[in-house]
Amino acid sequence: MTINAYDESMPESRTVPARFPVTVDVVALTVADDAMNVLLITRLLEPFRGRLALPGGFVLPGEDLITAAARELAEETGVEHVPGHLEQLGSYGPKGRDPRGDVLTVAHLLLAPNFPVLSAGSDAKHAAWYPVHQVLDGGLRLAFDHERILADAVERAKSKLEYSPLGAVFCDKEFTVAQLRAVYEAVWGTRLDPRNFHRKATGTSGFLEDTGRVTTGDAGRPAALFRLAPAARPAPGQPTRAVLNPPLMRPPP
Amino acid sequence: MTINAYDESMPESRTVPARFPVTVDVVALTVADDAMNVLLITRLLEPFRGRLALPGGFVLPGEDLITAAARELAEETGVEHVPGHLEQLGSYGPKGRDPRGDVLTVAHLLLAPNFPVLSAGSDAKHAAWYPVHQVLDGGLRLAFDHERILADAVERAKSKLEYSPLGAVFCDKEFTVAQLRAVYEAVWGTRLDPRNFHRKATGTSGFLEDTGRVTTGDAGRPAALFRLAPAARPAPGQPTRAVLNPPLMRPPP
DNA sequence: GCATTTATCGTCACCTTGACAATAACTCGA
DNA sequence: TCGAGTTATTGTCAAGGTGACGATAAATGC
Repeated sequence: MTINAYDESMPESRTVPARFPVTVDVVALTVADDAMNVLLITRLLEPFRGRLALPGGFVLPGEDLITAAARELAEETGVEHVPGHLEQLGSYGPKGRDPRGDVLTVAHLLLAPNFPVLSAGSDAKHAAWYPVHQVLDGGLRLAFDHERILADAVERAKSKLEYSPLGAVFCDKEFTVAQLRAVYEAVWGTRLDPRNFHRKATGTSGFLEDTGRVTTGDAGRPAALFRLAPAARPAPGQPTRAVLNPPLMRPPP
Repeated sequence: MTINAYDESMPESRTVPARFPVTVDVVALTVADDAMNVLLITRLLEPFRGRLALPGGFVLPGEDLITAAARELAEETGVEHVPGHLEQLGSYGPKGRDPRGDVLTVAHLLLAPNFPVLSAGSDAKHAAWYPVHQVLDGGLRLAFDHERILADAVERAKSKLEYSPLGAVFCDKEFTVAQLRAVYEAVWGTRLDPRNFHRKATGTSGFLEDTGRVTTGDAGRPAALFRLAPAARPAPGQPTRAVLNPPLMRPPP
């Protein structure tokens, strides 16, 4: 295929279409220590040498966006399988993002339980978890427009918790209602009434599935262990339905 | 800037990054004749010559995505100013979308009142409104992966109505509650109780603003004219907050 | 044991919602 | 001019959801 093929056949353009480097970035969010954390790498080269940045890299020819995002995540963190829910967040650029020129990036959002990342030295990258608030408060500065992308990702994560059962993907396969509540409290930065949360979480049909087992060893009464119900489990790449909340203006059933 | 600049400075890649043609597509939706309509053009050249397609075109160097979408919309429909709410929908590709090779497209969603489009012959394109259901039912086939993009856009539009005040952008600047209700009924494909809808729409603070004026000349009792309240008015390019609905699991105020 | 901690169940007042009656205010045709 | 028809708007009421919070259950740790 030659570039001129576009010139001759595209009614939208009489000129050779511009081509852009396209990258994918992954905003991997997890909940640890009662706070939302994001996975960042340290840049070793210019531009933004020494600055923290989102993991990501160039899309290869013949590759899909989600595939590229999963590949870059694997390459830079060492995780073979996507450890949670991966979805497209949005695209940024191509203008004014990279001092070297126009680069379009397609940001992705990964919601996952805390997973181990490549320790410094095992690769050229230093990947580690950082509290999100340190970045949003301005204490940590990121490369490129990654602060804005992170801010958008956090907003998306917050509303995902309102409108979808995806809060559970921050938890392990089996979890207690209190652990799930801790996720909501960390992401939203608020406290929730344990009794009302319990009523809502267990009372929402199609959300939680009781495993019949309970926790042991912790202080206090043992808690029932739940898992995400099949209906609420996110299909890979698919949009997540809002199982949780009856919105205001709503189409009748 | 040379291509080799990436080779030397990007830790993510030791090779020359691939470059892709990047297009923007616009899914312009409107409500007319109690149905959702989409703006389509007829392709005059291969591939997909004679097939209907979403308006769109290549992103230019130094151009932002939203800017490109607005420009392509203007070029192919003749509208100078964006006639409604334009936001990014999502990106598709670059693999397997175009028989000529990898092309990444960033789809955009325009929600707007019915606006006049370029009549056939005034340009190389024939732009016209088509009922969305004709496409989704398979009666009309679109070029590339535009049917999938349209389906995603319709889904997005439906949930926008649930979670945001954007239903009003389908109406004129001043509108009646019944006109607004007709939008909801058309987008959702259902009937809504006029009395309950009226209560909800007028009772939601920060949504509608009474102009003090009423309709005249129509059959039946004159209806009060409203406009979208300033708080609910969409900021250009900004994400729309959910003013309308109290979701299930919700952060306390 | 007993205090402490955490989980879970209940209660109650208030609000929202859906179904639907009733009234208001216009147009239109006889 | 006078209904008849049509559309808009205000109410009413029962059912269900929600927030605040009391009470109980069942473990741990001393």
